[in-house]
Amino acid sequence: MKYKILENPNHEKAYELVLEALRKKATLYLFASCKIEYEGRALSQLNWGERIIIIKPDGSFLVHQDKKVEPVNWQPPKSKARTYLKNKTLFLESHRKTPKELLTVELGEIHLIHYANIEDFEELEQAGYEKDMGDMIMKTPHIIEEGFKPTAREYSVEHGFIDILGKDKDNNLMVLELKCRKAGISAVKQLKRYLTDFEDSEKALTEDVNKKEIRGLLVAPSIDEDAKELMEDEGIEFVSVEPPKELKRDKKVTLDFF
Amino acid sequence: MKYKILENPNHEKAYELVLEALRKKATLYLFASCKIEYEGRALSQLNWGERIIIIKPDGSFLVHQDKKVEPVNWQPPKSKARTYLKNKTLFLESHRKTPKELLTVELGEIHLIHYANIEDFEELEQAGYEKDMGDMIMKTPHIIEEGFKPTAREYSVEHGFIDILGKDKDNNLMVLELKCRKAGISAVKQLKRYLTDFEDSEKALTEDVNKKEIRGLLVAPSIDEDAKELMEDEGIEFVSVEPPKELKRDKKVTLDFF
DNA sequence: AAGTCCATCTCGTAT
DNA sequence: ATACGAGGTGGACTT
Repeated sequence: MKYKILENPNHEKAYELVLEALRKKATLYLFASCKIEYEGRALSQLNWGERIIIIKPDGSFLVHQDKKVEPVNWQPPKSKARTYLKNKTLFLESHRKTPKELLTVELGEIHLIHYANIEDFEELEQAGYEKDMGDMIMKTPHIIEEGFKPTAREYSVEHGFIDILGKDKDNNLMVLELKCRKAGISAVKQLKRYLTDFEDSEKALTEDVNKKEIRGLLVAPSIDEDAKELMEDEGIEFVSVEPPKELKRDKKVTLDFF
Repeated sequence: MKYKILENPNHEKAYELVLEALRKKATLYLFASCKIEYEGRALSQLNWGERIIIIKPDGSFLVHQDKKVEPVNWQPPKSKARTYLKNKTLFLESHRKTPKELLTVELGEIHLIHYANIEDFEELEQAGYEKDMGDMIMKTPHIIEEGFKPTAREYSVEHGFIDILGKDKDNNLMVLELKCRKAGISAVKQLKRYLTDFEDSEKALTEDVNKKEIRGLLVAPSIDEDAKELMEDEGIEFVSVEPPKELKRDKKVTLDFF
């Protein structure tokens, strides 16, 4: 059986179905009036109102009001859900350790319960990330400039990691900071810190006075006006690069599934 | 009528119900096989699989897989949802401008559609935030140390805001950085930046050589081991304070609602 | 509208 | 288990 539905069940009937859903590791959906308490990383309570409750087989527990993208209360994956009747009232509970958290839902009028073993074997494919931008630059370094040769990625310095390290055609060192969206002042500051870190470590390694210049490049699709000013003051260069917005595999639409 | 349900509808019937739900500004729930494309701040596609789709009256649009707390695809509040049939296939779409984003859901087998006008007039009451911690310290400053007098809150400096500024019993300036959870290395760095900013601005204001010491205090329930080391190197002090975990109003449980 | 910062951030990944 | 950083962060608040 694909799924089960109960409309306007009493709490005893609802209890049975919830128990069944949890045992079967199904995804459970309730539309009901409820009252919620949470104690753990913070502390909260939510008085009676109608909400959507979802318990997923991985332990994720969501309570949604009729507003916002974020759940009003939730528990993360691997939380343990249980249900019980107390004085003929149905409760849902979800707890986890490390950190210790407990979510308690007291149910009122239950309009709809529904559970199903969801069949979904697909994962989201996406593009446009900083990583994709890095991949692209490593593969086609000339988009930065003619003669650019990347030498390292995620190069560790004191305050973090330099996204890409490389050399220009004159063998000057280049420190690249990538942003997949409009770069702000913080990106410039970050790059400046990395440059300082890198210069310091270079100094420690080579006392060679005859050393090459170190160029700082901010690589992003665009840049804030004030970030631009700061950048120019700091002698940092800007290269406009759009993050690659192609999906790795352009999968065919297959309707075989249903 | 509180809600409407359709089980295993064909796409034409489903289309009518979805249209009705959107027109009535109801909360819509679908359990169905679908294929999803998103283009906007990033680009993504998700091939055929069964998912839970929720469209809220505020325009929020959620697609949940059977894992994770986060939706696999979504649109924020104020997005505009529409539905249409193309070649007898049902589509759901949600778009918004600034930034331009479009989410397109192509439906396959629809197991369940359900909509309702949710009645919920409650808001989450919570405690345990950084703000509550600040409130507590402003009200009972002695929990920091004997003789501590807060003088300003959210004091603006170059790189941000100092959470609480004050003076100790010897009139030395104190810069407090609050964290409502375990403080990491980033909190120490942040406080260090604020201290530098503050010292610079003080220097600019008063060339008085005879000026008082400036103490940096990290205030948090606990601290990472490496953050502690960095803190000691930087001459920053640590004060352990638990965020207050009491709710403002301890509302009575009222079962009047149902 | 754009910027800033907090969050029960979540989630991935490396240690 | 913990630490660290990215995110279509979301969401509240300020400018």
